[in-house]
Amino acid sequence: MESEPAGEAGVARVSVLLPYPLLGAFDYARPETLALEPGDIVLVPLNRRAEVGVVWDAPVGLPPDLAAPPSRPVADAKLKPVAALLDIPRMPESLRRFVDWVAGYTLSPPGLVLAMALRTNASAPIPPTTGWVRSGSNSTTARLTPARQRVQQALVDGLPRNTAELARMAAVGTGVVRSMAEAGLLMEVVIETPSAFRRPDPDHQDPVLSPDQERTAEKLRNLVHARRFQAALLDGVTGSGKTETYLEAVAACLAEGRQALVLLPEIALSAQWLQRFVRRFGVEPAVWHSDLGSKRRRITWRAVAGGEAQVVVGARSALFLPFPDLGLVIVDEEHETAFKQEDGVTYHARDMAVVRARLSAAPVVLVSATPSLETLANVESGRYEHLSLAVRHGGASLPTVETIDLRDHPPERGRFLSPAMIEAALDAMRRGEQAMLFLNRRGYAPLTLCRTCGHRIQCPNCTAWLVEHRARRQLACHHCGHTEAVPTHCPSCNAENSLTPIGPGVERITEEARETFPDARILVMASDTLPGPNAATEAVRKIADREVDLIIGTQIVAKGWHFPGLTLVGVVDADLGLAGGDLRAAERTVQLLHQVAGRAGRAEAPGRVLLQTYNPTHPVMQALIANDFATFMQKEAAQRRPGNWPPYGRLAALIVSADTAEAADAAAQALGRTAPRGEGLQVLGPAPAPLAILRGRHRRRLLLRTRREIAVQPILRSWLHGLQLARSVQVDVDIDPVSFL
DNA sequence: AGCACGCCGACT
DNA sequence: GTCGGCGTGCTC
Repeated sequence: MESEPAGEAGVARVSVLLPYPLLGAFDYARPETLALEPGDIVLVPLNRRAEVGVVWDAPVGLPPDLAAPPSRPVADAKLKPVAALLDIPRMPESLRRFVDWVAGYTLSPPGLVLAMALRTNASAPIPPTTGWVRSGSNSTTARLTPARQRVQQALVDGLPRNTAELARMAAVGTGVVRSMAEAGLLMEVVIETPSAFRRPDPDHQDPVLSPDQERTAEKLRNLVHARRFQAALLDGVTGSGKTETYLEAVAACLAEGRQALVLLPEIALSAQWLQRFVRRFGVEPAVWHSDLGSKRRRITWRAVAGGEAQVVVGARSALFLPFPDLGLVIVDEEHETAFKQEDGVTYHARDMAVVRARLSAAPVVLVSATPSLETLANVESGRYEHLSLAVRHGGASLPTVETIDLRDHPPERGRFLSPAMIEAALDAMRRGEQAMLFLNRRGYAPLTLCRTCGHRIQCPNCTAWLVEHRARRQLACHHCGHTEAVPTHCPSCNAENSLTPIGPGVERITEEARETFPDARILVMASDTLPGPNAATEAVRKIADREVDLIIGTQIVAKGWHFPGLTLVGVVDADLGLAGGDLRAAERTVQLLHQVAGRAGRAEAPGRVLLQTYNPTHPVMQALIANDFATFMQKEAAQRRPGNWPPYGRLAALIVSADTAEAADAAAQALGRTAPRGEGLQVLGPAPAPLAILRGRHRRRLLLRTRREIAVQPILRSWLHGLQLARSVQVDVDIDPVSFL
């Protein structure tokens, strides 16, 4: 509703969306001196403060399902004028429509979604980068100490340097630099913003592609050249060169002069991906993730808005960058659950990437060796194109996968590695190759039990056991962050020396490995032992340079790394992900274990994968042994189809949380009583959530399941509308839930 | 999200 | 008699 005159007074109104969880856009008076258009970023008064907002237009083309009910207009007399138009590129229409879409789909206030698109604090000025040069004036009376002379010497080439760098070069403290500046010996100059977003060169390196890859690359290029929306699945076994292939689509996009976005599930661990990009295009792409420094964020955001950043690689939040001309979206490892945002606005970045591409008239390519059932269903129905890479690149063969039946080959008492596993690891290391032990559980032991009274140590805030972290001498809750010292006496019966760790975590496997393989050089990779991307990069370098014989790790080791010397992967507990009544437990376990298995034998040496299990005949183990995911996924589909489970139906979760169990129960039962009824629609619950208490809040869950052609949003909207809830009660809506905790 | 308004406990 | 606790409600 831009600059639309309204009322007898003829006040020109503009609708402005503010990045706060207010309900909708607010109307402001447009001063005659300001010409405003949708997307303009403005300063408006709100509650006697000035706030940044975006001139909004009515949601165009939003399906009625997703549109919020209209709010009544505010009287002319209440309107305040727009204070200023900011000198920032206008927010493109495709992003505005995307914000509307995400808000409608997730049932979030549009302002909350807008906040994700403005999280850069885009309006703040970017402080200039400055550096020191020698002062032009020689007529200073300041003393020239040896330290000061070294500083001058470091600047003899006339290039400006920042304080830290200069101090390091001259081997002086930063205080010397500061005092020299005060004495007039140094002059501060503005350094031009480094050309961080140089144009990637599609011809930097001619890609070396196999015929299979080249055929697929050509199809991808055609998708890009068509300049319209199309979703495609690129599926190929690990090591088939999917990345090299889709980088050709990126090259085509560069040739079209449009921008490309590549989403990775964990951008912090993307060092090897960046290297490949640089090899292909000669420069680094713009990188976007949530813990970018604030200055870097602003520079990147503006470079995207201005079109200088042509390729962005990022985490899910990169979907909300203001691309003026997005021509390609890639979602790598599309099956990863890390793409699901669980707090604040809950959205699935893979699905929203498809929406983003459609609103930008661009193709989207979902990439995986083990595609999600959601994506496979879209291929089957013809909505998505299917491209596949069938062979491993460079002649490497697939690893062989075998199970170790723990009932027949049990580990020694108090141990977790079967003799067969130990022998295989020793074999690999004797040949000078590397071995990996995978266990997706941090810490020493997941449960501490009292042998005297059977007491299990629980988190005081959550329905969860505390996990022992022996190195830190702590028990920790992996859900709320609570920690306490490991007690010496049982908190229940006060028995001494009676507490026993039950079950393994990576720390405990490491302890066992140090005793079992005393000569092996061991490296542990877990999210808490590798703080930050640099540590991960360094760990990967050590592995690549053969400074390590045995790698022990959690999920983090599964992430697309390329370890040429690794030939044995041992999965300590292949059954781990299968417990619990999670809809996708089996699918996720196959995906994770296949990805871990893919780390083995990528160079000349063939790889071997061993799965320790009590369930060797389980379909998950059979699929991994036979390397046959198509059959496995068909069986999964057959199980989900009859009950309208996703992807053959729609699911939304309501999580009721309250300070007390009584309040939670009351609210959940009230929701149950007013639950919608109808053909093709079912409400399950309320039931206590698996994590019945989380961070001290009592939780209940309800599930709404509908046939695929029935949208859940309008049903939820009318269900929740006007529901009277106690103050302490909160109801969170999770559309397409991934986690069932 | 801020930030005020508002009605009940320990201080100068 | 005030300062201040954060519960509730509004912001065009």
